[in-house]
Amino acid sequence: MSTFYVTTPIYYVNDLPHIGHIFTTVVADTIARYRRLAGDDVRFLTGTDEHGQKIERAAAAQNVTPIALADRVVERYHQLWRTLGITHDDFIRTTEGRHKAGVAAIIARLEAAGDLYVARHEGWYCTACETYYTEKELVGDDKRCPDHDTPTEWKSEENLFFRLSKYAEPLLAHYREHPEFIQPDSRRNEILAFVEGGLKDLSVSRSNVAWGIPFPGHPGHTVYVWLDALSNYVTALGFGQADRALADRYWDGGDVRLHLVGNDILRFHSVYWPAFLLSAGLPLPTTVWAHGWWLRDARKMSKSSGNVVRPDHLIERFGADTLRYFLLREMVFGLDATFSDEAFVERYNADLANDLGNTVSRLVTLAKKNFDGATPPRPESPGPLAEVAARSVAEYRAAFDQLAFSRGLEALWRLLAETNGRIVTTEPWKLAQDPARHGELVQVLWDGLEAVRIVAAGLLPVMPELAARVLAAVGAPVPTTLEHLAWGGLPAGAPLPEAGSLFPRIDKKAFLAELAPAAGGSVTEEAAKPAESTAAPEGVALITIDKFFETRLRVATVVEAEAVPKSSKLLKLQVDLGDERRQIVAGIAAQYTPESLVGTQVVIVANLQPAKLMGNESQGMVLAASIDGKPVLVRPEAPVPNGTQVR
RNA sequence: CGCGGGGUGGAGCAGCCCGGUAGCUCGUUGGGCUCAUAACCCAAAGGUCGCAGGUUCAAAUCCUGCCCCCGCAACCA
Repeated sequence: MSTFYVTTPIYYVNDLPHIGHIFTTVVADTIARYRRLAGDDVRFLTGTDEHGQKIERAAAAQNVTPIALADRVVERYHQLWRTLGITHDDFIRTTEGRHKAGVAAIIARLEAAGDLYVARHEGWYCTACETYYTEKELVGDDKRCPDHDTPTEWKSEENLFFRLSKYAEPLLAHYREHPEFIQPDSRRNEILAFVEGGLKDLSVSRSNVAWGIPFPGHPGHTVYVWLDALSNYVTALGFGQADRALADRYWDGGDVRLHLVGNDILRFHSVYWPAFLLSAGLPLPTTVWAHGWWLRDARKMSKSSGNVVRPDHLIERFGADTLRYFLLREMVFGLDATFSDEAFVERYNADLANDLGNTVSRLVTLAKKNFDGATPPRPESPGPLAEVAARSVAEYRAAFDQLAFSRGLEALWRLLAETNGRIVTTEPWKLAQDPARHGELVQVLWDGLEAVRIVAAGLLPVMPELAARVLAAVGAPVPTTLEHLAWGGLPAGAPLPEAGSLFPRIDKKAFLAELAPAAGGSVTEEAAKPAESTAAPEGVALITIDKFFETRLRVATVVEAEAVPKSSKLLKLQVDLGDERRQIVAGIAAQYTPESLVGTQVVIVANLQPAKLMGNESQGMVLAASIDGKPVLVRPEAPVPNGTQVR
């Protein structure tokens, strides 16, 4: 028996779970269930990442301790995984003692390998990202963080460094020897190019982050969050602890060690993590599998862009299994996919209601009517569907072995289509009226039910609950191994229960209308951001008229306009203020061409501190209304002399 | 030369790694069936597979160049 270790990333507890977390976890669960049916000795791990300054601050802002905050979010994850039927064997939290002990043990190994050293680390530091930036990465004269747009601080600290540079060559060698190490290939190439460019040593301690694992032997330092977090994959197995039976079984001596990750954290998993493992003298994962993004309106779904799908209502209304099916069917291996309520309904109606549900329904009705409420007797020989089924199952297995779920599901659906075709061509409702053709009737119905049984068995890893209900509906037991995908498993004369409608059709219009009031359906525009709502958007403070007049607004005519090279948003304008000329750089290139602006009047802020944008000095700012980030220029309603004040 | 993804019938997408009749879902049209969840089955219309070269007996698929779209990053003062 092979061992099969599959992990999700551990999720950072500053965010509530959304579709991205759900997807990765559902995929992992489907793999785990599938491998168990295939007879593997499976271990499935998920968990949470709980250290770091972000958590510390979020907790402070809410006036709770970091661990209390983490506890709260962790509870949400537990609930959600329960709802979704996730069958993880373990859930690790980086704040647990076993994890901390494991991390210490790993650090001891790195130390013993001579891969840690102390050095001074200086630079512009953003506390929000816990990262140093180079001068040229920073924004504006006050050196703000490119991510957060908040000021960075000059920091100089003694840090521990890991000799990552030493591992560039060994890593490259490993990538080349094991093409399957990073999947899919497009991602592999990306990492290959990155490492070929050389690796710099990595700072692995922080002296200003209290909420973390104390760095052994270096008081005042805590372990860098990624070294902390990545280690979970082995600490959860008992590495560095008294009982390391699991680690021996699934890691050191394991056959498959699969990490599922999103593209955004692939580098950590395919470069840093294996480097740590090499240094520690531990085996590397066999595969790091990076899946694509769920997009909404062609934008990556993330908290910061504020369009997060939290499909709670879909789960409530249609159950977890339906969502699981949708996620696995809709996304193609390694590529991005789009999430929409409309696609969800269409997929559900077409695949589950029309194809699967309806097929079950028609077969069961026919069988009940003609065989005393039970499955037909077993025909003497397999009918034509048997061969189709064998082909479908082979494709399904090949696809699932490669984690190509959408392809595997398609293969099952081909069998369903074929089954429906058989029903129409053989017309069992007519056969039933002719006692002489009873044998044919037996064949058609038994074959049809058997085909459905096989489809349902194949669906077990994807929709455990609903697949089991389909199996019950056709009078079949729930299979315990993939062997049961072979033709012939349907019991003869088994009573058929009153199943009802397993997959009632959704009225699309009504459904979408029902969602509409919920502002954007499954998209939560501003997802619950516990700590970060700093400024109260309600009630903008009133200012005095004097205060307003501190802003000098004046009308100017654009005399020259040109695009800023290499910039997609910026236009460089020369404007005439009557008494002077100014250069203004404006972020309106997406909406306005330079030609359309020359000779027209705009309103500018005349007493704004100059700034340089992409190397161009801007001496003012053009006023524009902003809708969805798209500017619409504010202009005088009739021509006025240049320099006229606006008030 | 910042990084990456994509351009395939009306819409959304597979296929591309491992060249050889271009497939799926939805939609449209016509027909069939009435066992079934207004479902199911058959047929038809609809594609220069972004463009141009190249390799090959053969290219959606491999190579080269170009165009366009989209994320991320850099800029929206």
